[in-house]
Amino acid sequence: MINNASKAAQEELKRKGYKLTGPRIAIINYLAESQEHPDMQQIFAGIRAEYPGIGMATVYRTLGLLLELDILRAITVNKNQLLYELKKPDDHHHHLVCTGCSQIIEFGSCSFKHISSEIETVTRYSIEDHTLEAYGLCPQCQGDFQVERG
Amino acid sequence: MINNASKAAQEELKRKGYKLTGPRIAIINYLAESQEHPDMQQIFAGIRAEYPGIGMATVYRTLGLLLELDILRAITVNKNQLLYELKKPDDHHHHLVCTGCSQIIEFGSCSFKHISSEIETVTRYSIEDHTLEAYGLCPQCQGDFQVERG
DNA sequence: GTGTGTGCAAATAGTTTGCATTCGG
DNA sequence: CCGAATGCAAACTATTTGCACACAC
Repeated sequence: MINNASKAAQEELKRKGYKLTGPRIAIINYLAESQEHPDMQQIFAGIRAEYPGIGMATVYRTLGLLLELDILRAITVNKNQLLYELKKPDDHHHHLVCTGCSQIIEFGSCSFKHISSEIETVTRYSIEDHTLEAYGLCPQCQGDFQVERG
Repeated sequence: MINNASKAAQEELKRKGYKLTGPRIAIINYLAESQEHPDMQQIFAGIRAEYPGIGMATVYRTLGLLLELDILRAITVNKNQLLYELKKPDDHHHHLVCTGCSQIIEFGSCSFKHISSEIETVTRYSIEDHTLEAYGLCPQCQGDFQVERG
């Protein structure tokens, strides 16, 4: 059960009629414990540590299921890297990716809602969602960069 | 030479010491003429029409080169679809993707600069860049949706 | 018990690389 | 000419699928 996020995800799975199997619990626990934003390889490796018999196909299928059920969110950084995070209720945040060490932190400020209606008026689209990722150097890498230059 | 965007890209290649070959010109012309935001498959298919002998590897290598030289921009939509567009000078825009028909239009309003310094203060990151994509229904698909519901 | 879920391996898709040949400058 | 660029095929990586078996309910 590990923590609240894990518990909520497991209950949601069950509520929607899916079986709570060993592999699924292991995957959900891994995601719930993970403080970073792991990619597929990290998830697979991390789960293997606790559940050695698991196969890649199961991880792919389970992540796909969790995404479909809106339990999991996928974000894309650096054009082609897919990362995952369990959804939390009412948590609208975006990601700030360090271009030096790839560390990712979350930020809550999002000004998109301020211009959303303007864009709707101009374009006549009805906007449902958006993604926003920012890139820059973290404090540590700013320091390293100073050192490199001497 | 086709148009200004093509001309500018070709000159930039030459200026940086790369050869202006048939395949490269065909790829640049295709990108410069393209009004939509094509993906790799569309680019390859489109160029084959004009330059039948071209190989996939050349397209991959050329797109990689143009990205590296900052002549081309890649955007990611729907988590895992990579689309390309030639860069134009001083053109800061983002993309609005129709969740019905996948049509993409550009919008110029971007409120990120308003919160950028706030995020820098809070996080101590130095922000260099950002991506923003919005999703919603285009006017046409909003109509179709009404019809479907009767 | 029953049918969903799993692991494995094979199939598929997407991208990169090695190398002989071609071609732009 | 000469070296960079190309086309082809093979290699490599990532993801999906088919199927016999296992396990949650």
